[in-house]
Amino acid sequence: MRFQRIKGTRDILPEEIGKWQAAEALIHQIMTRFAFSEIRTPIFEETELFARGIGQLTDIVSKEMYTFVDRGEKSLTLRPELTAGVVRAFIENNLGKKLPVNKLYYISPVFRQENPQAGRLRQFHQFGAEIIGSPEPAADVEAIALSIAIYRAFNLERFLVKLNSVGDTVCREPYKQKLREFLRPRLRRLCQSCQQRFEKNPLRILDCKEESCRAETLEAPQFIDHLCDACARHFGRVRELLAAAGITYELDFRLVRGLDYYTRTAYEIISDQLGAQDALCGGGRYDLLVEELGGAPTPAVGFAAGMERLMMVLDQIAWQPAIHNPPVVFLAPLGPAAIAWAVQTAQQLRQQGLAVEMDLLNRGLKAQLREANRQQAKFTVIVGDNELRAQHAIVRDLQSSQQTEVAFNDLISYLQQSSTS
RNA sequence: GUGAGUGUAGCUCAGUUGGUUAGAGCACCAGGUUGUGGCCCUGGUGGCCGUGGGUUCGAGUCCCAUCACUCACCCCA
Repeated sequence: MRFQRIKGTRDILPEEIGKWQAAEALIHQIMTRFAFSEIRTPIFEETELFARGIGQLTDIVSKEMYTFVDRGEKSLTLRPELTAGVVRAFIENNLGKKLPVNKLYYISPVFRQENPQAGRLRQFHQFGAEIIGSPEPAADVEAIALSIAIYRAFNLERFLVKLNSVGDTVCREPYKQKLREFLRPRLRRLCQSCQQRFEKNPLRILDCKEESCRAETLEAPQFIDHLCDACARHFGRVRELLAAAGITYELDFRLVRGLDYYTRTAYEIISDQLGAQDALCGGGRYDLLVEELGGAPTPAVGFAAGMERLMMVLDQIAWQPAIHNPPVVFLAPLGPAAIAWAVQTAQQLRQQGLAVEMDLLNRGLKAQLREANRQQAKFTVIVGDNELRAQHAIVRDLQSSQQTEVAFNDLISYLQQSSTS
């Protein structure tokens, strides 16, 4: 019996971990530049949190969650996204009382039981940010600017920002009615799933991918023309501030966020360098969620982005992270006595902060030097019976092939000085 | 859940109308240097050809089933 990884999961191996670490470091850096603080919430929560937060009717909740019952017979779920958990933590820890605005970010694994394909896994990673406590258009723009700044930091140029407004409780139902009125005479020409969407969720018909449905909805009333006064003012101001920030975008009346909690601003960043799953990042305002989850009414805006999808486009633009940490010193002992010396010396050198590797296979000198070369060590320290007797080591510079005899007593300071020069 | 494609060495892949002991490159190991890496030369280790069944004198090759992976639909980051 050979075990294999669960469908839709991946191992991130040493050969690619440098890329992940570098990407995460850059994300941390940009998040910090925008004055966001990291938050880490549990990987699982009460099932009800997601059901209420994301929406019972969404596919995520109705068929994609990893839900199980623990020994106390409580229903738990591996988080399918992070906003609900962050908002739960915001409420539970009274963060709204500590600060007027909380700016939080995360880079974490999430879980959805979908069929895997390019850019879609069952365990994947999202990074994202939430601004909780500000109703201001400037907050919307800060979230959008942050997500763009991150992609720019990776030297990504080919992406498109799509923007829309999905209104609020005042104007959404009236708009849905207008949309239904427009669609009713065309209903039988729509695809089957759109016919089902008609009553429950007519907005979804707008982003149907069927060519025929798109043709039918081409002239449909657009939400941004039917916003209530408050939403229209908000959207107008968001657009002014985006212009002030020098952010270009495309209005897309078909853009409807998949999760129920969004209000007003909705946006998405897409790339033509991905497969069919072309969304790099999706976000928007969710002024109703905090209250929905039992907190005081609190406006919020944020986004979530797919880490693996970022990695996919980074591969395409050949983004090369600078992270590479070869050992500085490779200890090559020959024989049992020298191995004892090497174990002791490795301790001392590592305590001095040097990255030290030593052979663990009792190999011959030739094999050890090959290994040191493979690992791109700066120095190889060769010690055999001769050197033990003479109380000095042979320090070989792998690049120049120069060898120096260094007395054991001077070895640490010699390597420290040489490795920094 | 649905559809299509692909499963041969650690990796990338050849393998003729079915025909002997299944190959290459890279990687790994050893020798060429009795204690000296990279480059080069020589050699070597490593395969239940995804799994099970069937057809056949004979199956990596044909048929059926099954599993896995990939891509796509749906949905979403």
